[in-house]
Amino acid sequence: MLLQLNFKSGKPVYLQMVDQVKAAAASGALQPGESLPSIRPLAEQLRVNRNTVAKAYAELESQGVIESLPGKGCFLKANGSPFKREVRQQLLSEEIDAAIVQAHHLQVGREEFLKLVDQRLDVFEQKRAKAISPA
Amino acid sequence: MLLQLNFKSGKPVYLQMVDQVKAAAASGALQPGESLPSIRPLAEQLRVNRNTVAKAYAELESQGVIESLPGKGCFLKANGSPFKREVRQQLLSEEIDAAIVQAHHLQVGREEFLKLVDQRLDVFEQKRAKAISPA
Amino acid sequence: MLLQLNFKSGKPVYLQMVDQVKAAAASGALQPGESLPSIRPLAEQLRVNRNTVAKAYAELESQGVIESLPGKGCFLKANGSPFKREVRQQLLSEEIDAAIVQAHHLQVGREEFLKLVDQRLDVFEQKRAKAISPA
Amino acid sequence: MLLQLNFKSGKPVYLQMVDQVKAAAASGALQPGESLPSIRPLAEQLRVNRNTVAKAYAELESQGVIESLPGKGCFLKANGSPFKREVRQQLLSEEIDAAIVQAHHLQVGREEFLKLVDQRLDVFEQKRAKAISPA
DNA sequence: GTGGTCTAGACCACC
DNA sequence: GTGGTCTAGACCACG
Repeated sequence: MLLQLNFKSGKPVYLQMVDQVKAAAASGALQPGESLPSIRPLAEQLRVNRNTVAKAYAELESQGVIESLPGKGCFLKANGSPFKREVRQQLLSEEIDAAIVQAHHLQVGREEFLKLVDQRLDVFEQKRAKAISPA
Repeated sequence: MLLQLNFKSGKPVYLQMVDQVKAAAASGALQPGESLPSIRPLAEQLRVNRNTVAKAYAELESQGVIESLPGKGCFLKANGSPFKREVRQQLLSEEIDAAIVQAHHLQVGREEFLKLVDQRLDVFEQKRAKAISPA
Repeated sequence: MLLQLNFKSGKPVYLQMVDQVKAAAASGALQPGESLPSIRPLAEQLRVNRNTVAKAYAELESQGVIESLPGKGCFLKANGSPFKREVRQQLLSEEIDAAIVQAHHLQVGREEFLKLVDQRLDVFEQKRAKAISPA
Repeated sequence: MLLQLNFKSGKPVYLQMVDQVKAAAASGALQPGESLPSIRPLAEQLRVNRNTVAKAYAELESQGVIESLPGKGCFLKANGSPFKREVRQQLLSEEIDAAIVQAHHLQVGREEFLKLVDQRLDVFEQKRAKAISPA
């Protein structure tokens, strides 16, 4: 788990952490049941206040990504979204729309866009496969 | 100029606007000399305070991306270095990855994801068609 | 919206606030769209730190009970749970179990318990009816 | 002595234990002179640290609810004032109301709610039957 | 040691 | 004025 923060992006630090942990989970770099770095040392390492790390972890817990056991630590949950199908699709559509708008701004056409999506999906699948059997 | 704002991302609205205009400019979607929408109608269309739009434009001017001629409007300045294809794809991949990560946590599989991407692309194409020939 | 805090109960203050707001919404004392007290004045009135109120409101927003519009205020959302049926029943079972255990400790039998549940359901329905048409 | 702990409620575990023992004592579910489970097995059964159980018992002793005879165990002291029926129903109503509020926000209707209550009551009766004649 | 709550006070984005 | 983020530092519950 290597976290990299950008203090000038305007994006809140705690949300940067949330997104990176979620990405690590999605790519298999973090496996279900695995423990996350504990709050205090991580805060020191990132040169950020303890509360900021705690806020990131609280957000992750409320999203059902991790579980925090007081006195023990924080652990990645086996995933399983609790949401209705429609809600899941709506949440996902927001992210997809952001990508489509970016493609439009970057003058990337539909064909090229779909090809790129396919490529990135492959990349993630390969990462996950590798993470499971890291021979 | 298609601008898509996310009021919940934590990223300041005016920065979202700045980044999108810069991306459009760097990729040629906006041409040098082209005029940007004026503040008041744009603020209405985006349902945002005029101050926010003004702040975004001020930031863009201070970064040398646009030029504001008081009384005439804002215009895109000559474009130093348009992005190369690889750079564009890399920037776009970041957005696509965000969507893929979200899909993973929402337990949306590859099939359903691709179907949803197609749907959203259709929605945007319809929007654009409407915008070109509005009633 | 009258909030009453117990600083000695051991239950975190911000959770007491969350529960009371949810109760107010369920009883109709707070109607969808209605605005909640703003953070700073409420903090003063309750003699609690601003951050504590903010944390309560953040929790309510993450539970989908309220919506907070920066610069405008916080508002009660029209309710509609985003969860799957199974998840809803599981979450609800936890609350029901707590009541059943309490009944056991208080030597209240099944018959009397069910009668009491019915009574309380009636009370809430009457409150809601009254709140809608407060002739 | 049936103890049900909620590790996510925010309320300290040892206080949950104290409150449940007090409720059981005040209603007669626990009789004066009756012995409480000893610390080690209880801690195991509840999957809780022995220190936590010890802290709960210490608190109960300091409140005069139980008496600990070192080497012998803990015993319920003579019970000053058992709750009257109205008091019991009022205490119970608080728990029931919490469940009803939760049901409202989870969009669970009266029918489904009552069905779920019945289900959970059955579950607990089965548990108790098992506890009396264990294998 | 772990995570969680609360306070106090600063600064930012937005209306 | 509104809500949101971050810091600094104290205290608590739990293992």
